[in-house]
Amino acid sequence: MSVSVKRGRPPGMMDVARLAGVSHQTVSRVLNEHKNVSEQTRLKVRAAIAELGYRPDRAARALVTGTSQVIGVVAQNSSLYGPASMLTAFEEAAQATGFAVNVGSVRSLDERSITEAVERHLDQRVAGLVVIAPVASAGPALAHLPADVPLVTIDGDPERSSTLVTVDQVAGAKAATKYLLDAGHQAVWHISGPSDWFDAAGRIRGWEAALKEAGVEIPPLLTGDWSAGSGYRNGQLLARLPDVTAVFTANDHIALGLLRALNEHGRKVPGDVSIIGFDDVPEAAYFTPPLTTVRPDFAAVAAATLELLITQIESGTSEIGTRRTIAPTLIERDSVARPA
Amino acid sequence: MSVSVKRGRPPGMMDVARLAGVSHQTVSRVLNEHKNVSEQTRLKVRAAIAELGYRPDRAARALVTGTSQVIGVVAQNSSLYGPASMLTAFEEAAQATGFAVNVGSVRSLDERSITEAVERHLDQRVAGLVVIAPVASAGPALAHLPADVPLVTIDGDPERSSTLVTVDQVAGAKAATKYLLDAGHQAVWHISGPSDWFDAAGRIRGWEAALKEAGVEIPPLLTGDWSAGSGYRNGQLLARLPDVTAVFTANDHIALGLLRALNEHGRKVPGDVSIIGFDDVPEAAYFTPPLTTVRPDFAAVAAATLELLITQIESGTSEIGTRRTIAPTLIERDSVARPA
DNA sequence: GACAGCCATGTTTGCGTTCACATTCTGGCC
DNA sequence: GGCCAGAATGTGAACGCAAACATGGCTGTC
Repeated sequence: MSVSVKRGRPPGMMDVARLAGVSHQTVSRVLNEHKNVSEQTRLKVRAAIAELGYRPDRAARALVTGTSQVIGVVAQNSSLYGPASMLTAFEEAAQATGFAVNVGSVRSLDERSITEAVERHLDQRVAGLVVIAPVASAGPALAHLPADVPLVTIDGDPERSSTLVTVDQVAGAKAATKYLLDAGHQAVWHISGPSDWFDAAGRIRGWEAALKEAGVEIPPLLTGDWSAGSGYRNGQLLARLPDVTAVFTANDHIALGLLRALNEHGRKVPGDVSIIGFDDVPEAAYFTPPLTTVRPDFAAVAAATLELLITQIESGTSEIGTRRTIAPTLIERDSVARPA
Repeated sequence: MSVSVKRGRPPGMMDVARLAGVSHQTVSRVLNEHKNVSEQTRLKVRAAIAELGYRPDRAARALVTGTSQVIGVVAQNSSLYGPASMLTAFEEAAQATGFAVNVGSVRSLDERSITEAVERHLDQRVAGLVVIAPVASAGPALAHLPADVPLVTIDGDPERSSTLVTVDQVAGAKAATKYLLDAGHQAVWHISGPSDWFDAAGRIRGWEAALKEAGVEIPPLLTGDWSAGSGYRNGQLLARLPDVTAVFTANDHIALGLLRALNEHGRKVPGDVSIIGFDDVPEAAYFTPPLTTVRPDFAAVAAATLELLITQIESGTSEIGTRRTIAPTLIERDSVARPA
């Protein structure tokens, strides 16, 4: 019943070897599942490991191999739903494959901050690096990284030649816009995200493309900043234009603010105005009315990212230029109706 | 102008020492800012470091010192606003003090999962551990941790004897309830979070305490699960009771669902029913109507946690029993009115 | 002028692991 | 019976760093 309090250094390979009556090298072989170890000694070593409660020291292994089982992630320290979900999805995926995740939050995604964060990670001898870089300012920093470290960018610059995984913003926005057009709306307005975000730019392009394909004139673009506040402010404007009957917002929170503005001006949703958002935040189903929106598959992005990264880690080469695009899904709810 | 591509092992102390014409130990002394190094050699070494682009190898340092500059965080892999905000706040705080943060997400906070996550961290020789453990099920796991590793729990069991930092749920809930009573409401209802969460339990206690102090009878407790959906479902019920004029919800998303239920039943907020939420999610200011709510100070919690943890790390002892409670703030918006 | 004391620096050792190489043992074949 | 292949195991070094100990030079004191 007595639990011995561990004092001093934990047991090392040598201790295990001594107890099992073998050399430390044999212990190492058992640990790394080398062949050419007899079943008998394997069992002896396993028993000794269990008895001592031995756990291999990753630091020592990292020292000699020059690498670790840790993946460094650089992400902006924001509580924006998209990036935050991306991060947790990736953590979960990485853990399932036995990699630890080291998060280097960064206050803003400018070159200096990213470079610093990356260098902190390199100090730790990370095996690979993931940068969640949804804004243009991150570009220069990524261009100057050492080429020999495995790196995958999420939501980065589609024009850059790095390994990249993205949500297909254009397709999502197009689907949303088309959905509104198909419902019979003559025009679809758009409140966008900040223009330096690739996500925002992609959603704008998809919106424009859908309108163009339908031969519909493109209304003036309204610019938001992902926040509900920006949806509200732009909504004040839209609410006064009686010919506005359909709006695609760059995310759900903008839609929420828009909803409030329309409500204050007595315009009904979806009776007078139809709305589609983007992200499918968990509470979107409980907006008033429940919001039709576009849902990105964060888990799929995370899985693809990890797969590409592990390929690079194992091959030792950084296969620059690989792309992976994940298509989002339109979620139908009650914020869209046929115009009167 | 030529940038040499780094190949093979990066430069080590030896390389720096050779270039500076000193011994590697002197380099070490400069790095660790030891005294007894002449200004002259200090400069020489610094120059050599800069020229080679030398960066100390943390793995090697960890090996020899037996510890690292990494803090392990165990957190549930959820996108719930509270825990997620807590996590990012802590990451930011830790980074400011030069600690790296290793996140061990965990799917659920049962004993097994936590123990596993903790052991993964211990493998990495983390300097300290933070567990964000807002649910009762985490208790047993925390009780069986090795006592010699610095550990701080956030939002853990108030009854346990570990070092603990919490938001003062009781005070926040009390303030909200009192605010509604002071506005003239005869009764205040509550839609709670899941009963196994300490946060939820604390908010229930605060609500009850405020009612008791005011000599008001305590209405039946409605139980939610933090989600907007649970707010909506409970709202269906409340909306049909004409004497319900004030509701305190355990978080903002529950309030959002409640808002929709009330709206569907034609009950105006705040005209017919007043509501106060908890969390102050960024979009709460743009609910319809803007939500009066209670804002926990995540940054303060993170700072307190880090401070306690660093104290333990530096002293080597785990000063069990220290507590820190952070008071939240009531944010007044438009979802509360005097009853008719 | 000898000796203590301090300062700046160098030398050695070892952290726990893997890798490259060495050694021993086993069995099959002529 | 001798020899060789290959399997099983062992030995020694190296990884990059910090701590303990060792050295040499300078200053001040009597």
